[in-house]
Amino acid sequence: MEWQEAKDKFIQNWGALGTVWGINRTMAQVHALLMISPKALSADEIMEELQISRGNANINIRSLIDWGLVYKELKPGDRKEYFIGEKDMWVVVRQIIVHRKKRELDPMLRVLDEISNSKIPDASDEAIALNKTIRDIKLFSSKADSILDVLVKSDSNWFVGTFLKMIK
Amino acid sequence: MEWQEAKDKFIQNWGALGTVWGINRTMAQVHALLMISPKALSADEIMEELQISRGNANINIRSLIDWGLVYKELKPGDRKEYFIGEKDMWVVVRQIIVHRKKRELDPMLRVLDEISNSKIPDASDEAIALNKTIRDIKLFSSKADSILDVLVKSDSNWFVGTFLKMIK
DNA sequence: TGCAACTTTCAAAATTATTTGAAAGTTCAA
DNA sequence: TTGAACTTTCAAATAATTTTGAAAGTTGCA
Repeated sequence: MEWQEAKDKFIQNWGALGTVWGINRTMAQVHALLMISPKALSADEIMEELQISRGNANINIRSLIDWGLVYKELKPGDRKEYFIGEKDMWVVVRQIIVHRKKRELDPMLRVLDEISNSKIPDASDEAIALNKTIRDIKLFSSKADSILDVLVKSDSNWFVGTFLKMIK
Repeated sequence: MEWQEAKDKFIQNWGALGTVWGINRTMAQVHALLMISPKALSADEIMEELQISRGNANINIRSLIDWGLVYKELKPGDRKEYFIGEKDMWVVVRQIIVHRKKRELDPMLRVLDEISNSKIPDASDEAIALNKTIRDIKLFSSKADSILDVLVKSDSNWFVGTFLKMIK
């Protein structure tokens, strides 16, 4: 396989993976490109490489910075901005977890709290089932939450090492 | 809050959560409805409750059965099929993990294997960086994979109990 | 200040994903 | 067998998301 072919394949597939993860294709592709690029790239280089418009590049680069997966790099004597991708897989995954938790899990928990604070009376089988489901989800989520917190705060070696030892 | 309002809110929000999880809104809503329904519902009841078409209901019920989140229930002397939702949160989450892993992680790993088996020579900085990234992702994934396997095979109490003790 | 080099914005266009509903397919009791 | 009761399929319609590109905004140097 040619280097260029391998690179394209990697970028394409990372893009597809992004799609099912609720991250849009271009954002995932920009991320893939920067992850495998040893040097910082300018917006123009990214546009050229991925064949996307300036607006599209801009918006997705910005999201990636927001997610903590890409950093700006300024070169002295150059007004262009350059972008460098986070290379440490553990940090990448951790950032994705933090960001998605905030965006997805937290709003659901807020709704559950709102419902359960309003104390729907156990007046029918249906109401009992709803109340129970809500209790179960909250219980489960709070546990998942603690686990994610530890995960996020721990460093890669500690986590994987301890975990793998534990399950042996 | 009225029972009906709480129910709608729950279903709506579970649907929104589904969207960001790469599960379509209707599928997540059907799942929510069945999760909080103490009795099995027919396709017609689901259509009526969620205001969706027969085709849409059918396709999403089938996906849910496929994902192991909903079961068929046949009532003697009735030709209609009824559907009952998995109620155990741990099983729900476990099934989602298994299914998504198969659908998302595995294809990516196949591509990485394909690329790394073709042995791109370390002929340039770029090629070196790509090779390293691929190695890192594979390493990370194989660890994540073991962890997910344990998670999936373990039962809820064991996992959460042991984990929480460990991190104290 | 003025201007060139760059970045950001956003409405319209394009693309992608979902939903509908009617027709085809299946099943089973009589 | 037949036909009523039900389920499945799928092409077209609709809805949601993403992308474009041109115009507006910003920045810093001469």
